[in-house]
Amino acid sequence: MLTATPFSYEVQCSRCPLRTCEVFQPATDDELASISTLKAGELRTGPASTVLQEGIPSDQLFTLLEGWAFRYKSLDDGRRQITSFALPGDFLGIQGSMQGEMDHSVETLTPAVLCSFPRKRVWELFQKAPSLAFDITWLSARHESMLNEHLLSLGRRNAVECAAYYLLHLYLRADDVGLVTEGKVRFPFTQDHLADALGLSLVHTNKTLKRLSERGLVQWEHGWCFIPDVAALADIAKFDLEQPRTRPLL
Amino acid sequence: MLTATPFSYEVQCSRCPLRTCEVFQPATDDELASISTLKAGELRTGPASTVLQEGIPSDQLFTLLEGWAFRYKSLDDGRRQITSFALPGDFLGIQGSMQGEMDHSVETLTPAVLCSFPRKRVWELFQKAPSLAFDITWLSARHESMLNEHLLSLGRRNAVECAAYYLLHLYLRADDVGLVTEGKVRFPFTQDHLADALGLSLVHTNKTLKRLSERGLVQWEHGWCFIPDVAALADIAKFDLEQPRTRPLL
DNA sequence: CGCTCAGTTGAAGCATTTCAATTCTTGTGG
DNA sequence: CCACAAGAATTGAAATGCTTCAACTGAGCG
Repeated sequence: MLTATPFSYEVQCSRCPLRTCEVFQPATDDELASISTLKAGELRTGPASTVLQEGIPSDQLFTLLEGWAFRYKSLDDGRRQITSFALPGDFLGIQGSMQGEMDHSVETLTPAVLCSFPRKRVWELFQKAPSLAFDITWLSARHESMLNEHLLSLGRRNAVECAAYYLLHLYLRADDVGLVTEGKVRFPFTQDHLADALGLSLVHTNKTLKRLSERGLVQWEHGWCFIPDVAALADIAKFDLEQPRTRPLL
Repeated sequence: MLTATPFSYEVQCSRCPLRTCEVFQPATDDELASISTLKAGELRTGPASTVLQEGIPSDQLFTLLEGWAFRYKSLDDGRRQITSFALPGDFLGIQGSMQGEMDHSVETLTPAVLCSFPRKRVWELFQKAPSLAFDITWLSARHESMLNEHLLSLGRRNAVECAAYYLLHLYLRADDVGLVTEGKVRFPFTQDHLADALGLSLVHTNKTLKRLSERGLVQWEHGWCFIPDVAALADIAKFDLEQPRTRPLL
């Protein structure tokens, strides 16, 4: 059941506040014009809203403008795996728009604002705006890299390494889009969500987080997360900090 | 170190023997002409050859024409995670061609034949052959779906479910490209490879496979794998057999 | 025949899960 | 401002699944 409710009005993509983040590559006027043409509207949702659902063909693609969301798959008996978190600037629903139906669901963690594109116009985009088509493929490739790294975590890192990796990953991504202030982020997920992302039980996730904070690698205060020494955490996590971070925004 | 050695000669993509497999969508004459133009040559390798390497920018993209390969990532201490196996028709190296350098390595399991495209012409393809650009993006999306499912396996399936899932996954993909004869496939990997794909130890992988064959779900004879009751295995694995299987071939 | 690599096995140890309470937070109504 | 409810976090203990260690067996090959 889709719990999101649509809300649309005129928007100018060229004035999209997200574009002021320096992680996003500047777009040409032509590209901005194409993006504006394709944009169908905006969607504003509350927290815990299902934006896209596994098994359902989606008519829409989204760019998340504001808020947090997560992608997940479930087994019949209720076991859930969160495959990735989505932050502002992330593209949602490409997989479903290519293959006909979604292979995973997407749910918001916070109130969110999404920019929507009709699925039917994706082909038009490939014909008329090759640079944007390229950007979409680029974003897919980046997402694939994140999934590969996540797979390495679940398969070969132990609980401490895995949690260290994932927290740092989210911290850096949050920083990219300006969500880190004075070294602190407000992570909007519960330990339950984190457990489902790490492939661990809730209890063990809790104990693992405790170990990280006892070692002084991660500090928590009133729901804010602070990482005093990024390099030290990266070391434990076997995290490669040298990855390029700039990317296109659609 | 790249251990593959190049071998090139004229080829006509329209006569590519792989195209006779019905899983591959027919290409138009225009598309075939574009593919032929982009094709730089063929690469023939032995088994255990490194085709692409993590951290290295790749000048080439490949379509695997013959043989098996696998994609993997490693940690410094030698732990390895196989993220996927590649079968004939699979595209290799898109991620690296988009992001500049490979985030994973690719190694062959058998002697292999690969068709190569220069990375520099990918942009040309997006401009001149939008339908092929779309196909590339489509294949990326399909690959993303496989990674999502794999993530669900590593995070939330137990060893038996995970192995059942993965064997069935490989069996069906092999069947798609004509590698299954009388219900049997020759899997070219060792239990070591399988362990690294499932995120399990070698010993536990062995015991898990034994359990599956004791239950009669999978039969092994002289390196050939036979699945007597696909539906029964799918049931254990929580595998959705209703997925569409046809796809483009570049 | 003997080497090597892959597969197999049992036993001990450890990591992670499960179960079952508690405690802490936050928001709400009195 | 306090009391209370509901969700989230925390904790200890017992049970389980998986890993590690250390042999041993079997198949293919020169």
